[in-house]
Amino acid sequence: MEERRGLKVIAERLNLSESTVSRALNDYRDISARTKALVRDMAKELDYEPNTHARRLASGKSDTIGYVMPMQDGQLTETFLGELMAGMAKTLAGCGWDLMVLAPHTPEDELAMFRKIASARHVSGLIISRTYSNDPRFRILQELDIPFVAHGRSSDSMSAAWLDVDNEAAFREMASYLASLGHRLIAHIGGPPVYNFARQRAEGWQAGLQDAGLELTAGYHQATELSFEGGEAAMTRLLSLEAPPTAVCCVSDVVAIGAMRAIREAGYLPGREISVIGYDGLEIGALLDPPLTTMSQPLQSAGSRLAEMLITIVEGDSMPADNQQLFRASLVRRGTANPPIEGVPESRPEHRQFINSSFGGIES
Amino acid sequence: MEERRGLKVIAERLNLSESTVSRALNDYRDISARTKALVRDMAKELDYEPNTHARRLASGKSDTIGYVMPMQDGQLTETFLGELMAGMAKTLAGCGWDLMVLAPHTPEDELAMFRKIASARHVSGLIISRTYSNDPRFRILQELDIPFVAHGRSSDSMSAAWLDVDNEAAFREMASYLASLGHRLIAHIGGPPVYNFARQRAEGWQAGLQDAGLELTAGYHQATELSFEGGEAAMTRLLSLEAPPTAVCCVSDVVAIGAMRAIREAGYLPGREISVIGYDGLEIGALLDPPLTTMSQPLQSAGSRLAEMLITIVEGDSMPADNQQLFRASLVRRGTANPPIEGVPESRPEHRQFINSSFGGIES
DNA sequence: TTGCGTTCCGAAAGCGATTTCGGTTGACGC
DNA sequence: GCGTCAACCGAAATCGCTTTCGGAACGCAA
Repeated sequence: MEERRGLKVIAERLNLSESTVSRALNDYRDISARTKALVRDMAKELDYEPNTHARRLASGKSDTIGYVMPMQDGQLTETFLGELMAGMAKTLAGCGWDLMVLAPHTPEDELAMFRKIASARHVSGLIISRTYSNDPRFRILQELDIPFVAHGRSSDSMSAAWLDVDNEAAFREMASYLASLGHRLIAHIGGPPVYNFARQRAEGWQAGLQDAGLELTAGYHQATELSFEGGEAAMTRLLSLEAPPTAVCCVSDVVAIGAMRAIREAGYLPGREISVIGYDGLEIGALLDPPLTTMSQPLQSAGSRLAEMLITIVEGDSMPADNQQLFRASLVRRGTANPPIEGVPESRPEHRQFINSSFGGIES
Repeated sequence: MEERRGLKVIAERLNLSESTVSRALNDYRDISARTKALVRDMAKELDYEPNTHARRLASGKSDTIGYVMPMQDGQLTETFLGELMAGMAKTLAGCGWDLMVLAPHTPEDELAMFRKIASARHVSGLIISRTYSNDPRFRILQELDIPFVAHGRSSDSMSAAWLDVDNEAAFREMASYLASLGHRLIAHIGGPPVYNFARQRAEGWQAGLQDAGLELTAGYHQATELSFEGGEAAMTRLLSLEAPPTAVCCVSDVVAIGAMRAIREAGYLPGREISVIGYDGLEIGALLDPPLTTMSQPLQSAGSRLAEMLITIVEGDSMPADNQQLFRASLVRRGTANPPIEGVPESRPEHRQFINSSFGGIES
């Protein structure tokens, strides 16, 4: 009387065998159209949902992929995780797949997770992010034979699948843009070179300088932590140079905001005496005074695409051709990138007064 | 020769039955200590990992909980999702549980997900967040008999499990603090009252006023969107009042930053002529000029606790006693809350000049 | 009628664990 | 020497679905 669950019920009701019902629901071709319709209707009527575990056990597939959160050294300032994961989860759900979150504490912990997945196979693919310049995970995952796609490249990523923003192009554009505004003293506050994107962005910046026929000035590349404090300290160092820059390309918005602070404290006005461009497109940058010019990258769509790529890799047995994709970041012109002001950086005023009004509109 | 996987291998090697091995690994008491040791050693030697799906199918448990992401109306500014989820994932992993992410587009979509979970049962519990004042999900989930714990309360949450920040106490403290600094004209920029936390925070603000013996001034409660623009617009409205406030309690940091902008544009200096306090403890607030005073709430630990609560609910059959928990937010004193300046708000200067130096240290 | 192909469905063998239910031992008391 | 009771372990049934394999039924040409 109370045999609720299962494929069995719907089989009995229709006087069919379980196997027929299963194949009907999975749209096998050796089931007649009439039977299929019958089965589907009955399934709907009974609110049938297949038991996920049974299905996965029998089929050997897990229909689940995992997202490896970047390990946070301290707190995690990653504002974008939410959006990225939302993008992934949505497209995955569209295909009936699940998204699982992995948050390792340490590299060892991460390795243990990988191993477990490799043997338990309850997750059929991984998405990793925050790739390092030399990222052992590429090798490890390949050795463990775990399908994955990386959000970001690495020196070891030639033969792997990845999706990345064209960091180099972005920073090249950034530097070129500043040069086109008339700047000739353009510095770069970069991130820790262990991160691959930090390296790429620095290279992009250099390329941009070359395009504009500018020389590399000693001390114009300051590497620092990806934090406010890091940006502040790096900018302070730049300001103490003999010829301080009139413009700075920052590896991230957070760093840029730190730099702006340092600029203020030194008595200059960011965006006027010294232009600043950030990277990430953080909403909050628009609210600063002056609002931070930045490069924004697509996030939801990146997450979505990452998921798609991984699914095709997991499903297909051979690596697809388009397994390496480059997204473009786009310049968001706000208030901190303007033509240089003649001679001002030399004057170095100790205490300056100015109207603290919005600078929106200065930029063309 | 190549029978790799499974409990079977280790059973054969040890000349034991599969069932014994299983029970040994699961620490059943009817297995001798010696056998257990043997089995464990062999398991380790073979790098044995039980097949998750088989285990879950047989045991009927799923060892997985789902986190329902807040639906984003437009973009999701939720900076905290990452931290919250990291907190959850870590404690779950500690117990061998998995965290799955659900990102519904619409309420209907969300309902469909709930239904599916209710019948497929491949997720044994849910964590929901961003609760509404009248949140139908409490009823729905109870009807569907899905164990869950909410991050935030609701009018329907009496009989449910939840973890929330004491919004009322936080805003009461906020208002009291401003009053203790000497403010008597304290306004509130609140969020959409559909969100339960918005309502609670407004009530807390009122309570704080009462504590200080202050009256409710008409128009001092402005509800708005949870965005920069919302905060800006609301503050503009407050400034156009006959007696504009000298201090504002904002429902969130983002709103507070918008308000600061409006204050600036009106020619005042936030934190000097008009004090502002936000809520969330966003890192970036510290980098503003002046740095935003705020209330910060614990996130990683909240996520961790949420996970713990849900596990005990899922495991135990009866609702535990401590299934409703209140965390406290704590005041982070930075630069935007200071004693009022005599008579200044009346003067309304159109263009003012001032030193744009940091205000750190003004606050006691 | 025989033979050969389709078309459609049922029986049954897994998938890899968990868990119930007995059945052997050995010790121990009388 | 025998009954009893622990202490341990094995056999076998599930869990709910997938998938292979083969068989029945039917149509059609020879």
